[in-house]
Amino acid sequence: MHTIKDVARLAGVSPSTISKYMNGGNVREENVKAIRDAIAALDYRVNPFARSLKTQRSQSIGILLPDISAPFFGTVVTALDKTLREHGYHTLISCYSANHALERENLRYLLSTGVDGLVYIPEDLSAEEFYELTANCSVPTVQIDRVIQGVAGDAVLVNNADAVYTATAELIRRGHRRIGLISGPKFVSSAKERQVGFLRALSDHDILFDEELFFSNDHAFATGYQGCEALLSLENKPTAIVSTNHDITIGLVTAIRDMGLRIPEDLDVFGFDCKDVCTMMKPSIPVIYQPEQIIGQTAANYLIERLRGYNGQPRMTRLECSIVL
Amino acid sequence: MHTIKDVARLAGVSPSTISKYMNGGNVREENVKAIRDAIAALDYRVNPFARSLKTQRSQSIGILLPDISAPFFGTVVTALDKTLREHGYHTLISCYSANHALERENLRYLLSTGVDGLVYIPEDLSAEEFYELTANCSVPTVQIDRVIQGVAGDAVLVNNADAVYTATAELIRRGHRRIGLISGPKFVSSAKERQVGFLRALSDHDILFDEELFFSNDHAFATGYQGCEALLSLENKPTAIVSTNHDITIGLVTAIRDMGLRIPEDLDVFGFDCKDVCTMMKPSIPVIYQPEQIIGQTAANYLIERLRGYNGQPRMTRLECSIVL
DNA sequence: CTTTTATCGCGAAACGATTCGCGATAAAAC
DNA sequence: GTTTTATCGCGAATCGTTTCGCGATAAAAG
Repeated sequence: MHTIKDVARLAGVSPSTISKYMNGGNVREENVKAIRDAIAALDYRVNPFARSLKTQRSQSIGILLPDISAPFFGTVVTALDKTLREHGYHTLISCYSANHALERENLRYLLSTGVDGLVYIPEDLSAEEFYELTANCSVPTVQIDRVIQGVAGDAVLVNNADAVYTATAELIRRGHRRIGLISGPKFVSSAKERQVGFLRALSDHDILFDEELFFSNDHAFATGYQGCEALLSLENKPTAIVSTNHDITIGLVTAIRDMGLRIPEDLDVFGFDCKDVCTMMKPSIPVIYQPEQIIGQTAANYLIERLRGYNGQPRMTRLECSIVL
Repeated sequence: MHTIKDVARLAGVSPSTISKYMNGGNVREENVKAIRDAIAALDYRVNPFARSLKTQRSQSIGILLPDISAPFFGTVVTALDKTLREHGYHTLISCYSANHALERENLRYLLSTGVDGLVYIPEDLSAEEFYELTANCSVPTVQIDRVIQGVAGDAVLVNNADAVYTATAELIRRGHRRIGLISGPKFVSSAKERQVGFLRALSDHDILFDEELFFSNDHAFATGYQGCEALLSLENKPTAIVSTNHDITIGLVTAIRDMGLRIPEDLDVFGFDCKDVCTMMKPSIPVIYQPEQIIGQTAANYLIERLRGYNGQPRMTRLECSIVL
């Protein structure tokens, strides 16, 4: 491997001139040619470590999220990656597998690698912990999908409450009065908002909320499956169920099929996040669909503006979900 | 931000002692205490750039793949990330969106960031190009899911041919004689192998292969959808279709449903990669399922051994897929 | 032809860790 | 009490860039 000095020697100029050339500075035409030749001859590439040591920048963005294998996150990350890359940043992804200890550890680790910015999908971290961990790093952060209560920073969210409100209202319009909800963890802000939309729809239509019809656990397949079993073993069963994420929806539908029930005749369902699968069904299952790409793009743009020096108030976007009937 | 010198001054020892302490060397008990206190007092963290400059290691592994939003890749990457992290490495993910120019560019970029190793799911790169790009980096590489013809290196693959053979044979057992195949790009090694298994099953059962029944395009939903339309618009339609990846399967099933046909009465189907969705269907769709987690773990372990200095012949694992009926 | 102005190259000093060999100290052996 | 042995700390050099101010050269202005 060759260094900038080797190139300088071969090109007959000083190392600083090479550096200037590499970073887009003004260099005399004849030198440009000599430098270009020397670089090609030696197959020189800048040493990223040395550069970062001097500049204290890594041109990389950390993405901390629960689980990259969830299609929703996968698509968001793809969009993030694409947009960031277009601006010369690359992404460093860290999954904490919805494990709360790992969430802290990976955050610490990500920050310790010297990322220039952070995109964060939090699950179980308090504002104090967040500030403690990010103290003396001053890494601009954008929260996505959910937020930590009390953290002031840019955020890109969706209008969860309205989306679930619309879904629930649609089920009510179809004549349902006993509607179940299967939801993610209560301490996750997006899950909470989805619950709020559900409750508001019920009360707006003068339906009394029955605590029994609310099933909450983690964001997994099993939650959908077991939630379905639990709700249908009630004395006073629901006639429809609203799901609030991808895996829960798949689990829910699987349970229904395993019980030999038909959708929507025996039990009506509203899906979430799995548009392709829901529209594949016959008859198709109505579904709430988040603008995954736009979420990623918006977050990336927020971050890029901060990295360019924008220093205004925290901004928050709430994007609308679409409902596919 | 504080440096190692600040800590040294405060603890009353030399910077080299601090370095020793940080890296697990032997340090006298009384100094350990002083150093620990000093680090805590200053909230000192090592500067990753300076460390990497000196050691020429980044403790990070690049993952280059077509698309992180595909559930198969998502799960593989999750397993990779987990295993690598347990060994002190973190992952740097780069998607090239099945775009061939981007594949080269991102490979170049990933290498330029100084990753210590590479996990690569290639699509359209020749061995010459690969060697040219990786020359003078000497980055250990593990290929996953597919390989570039002519690249000698560790690889973790599945037994694609046998899996599709078994699936096709099962359809033949069910009485089908005209069976279609919808496949990814012909130049991708895994797609090729799947095709080989398909053809072998046909010939082993004395069924003449009809070129018309073979539809190949990219690995997308639309390929499954359009492939289905194309095959079913043939004069001599197939009575069953084998799919060869997740999105193609979803597209295929969607097309079938949109045409108002029933599975398996009107058209039998064999799915790929989407176990949850296929088993959710009623009646369930048989499906080929790859050991995603094990793929990730195996690849990570290969890489870790190389990074520890193992320098033997390239190794290749072929894992068996399971068939869920 | 001289003066002003702009352009660029140069050298040296960072950036913040790790490494290496030497020397000092303390414990163990005799 | 002296020698041997092991343990650890120290200082200086090094990794390969970028940056900054000064000086040199060339072009433009008078």
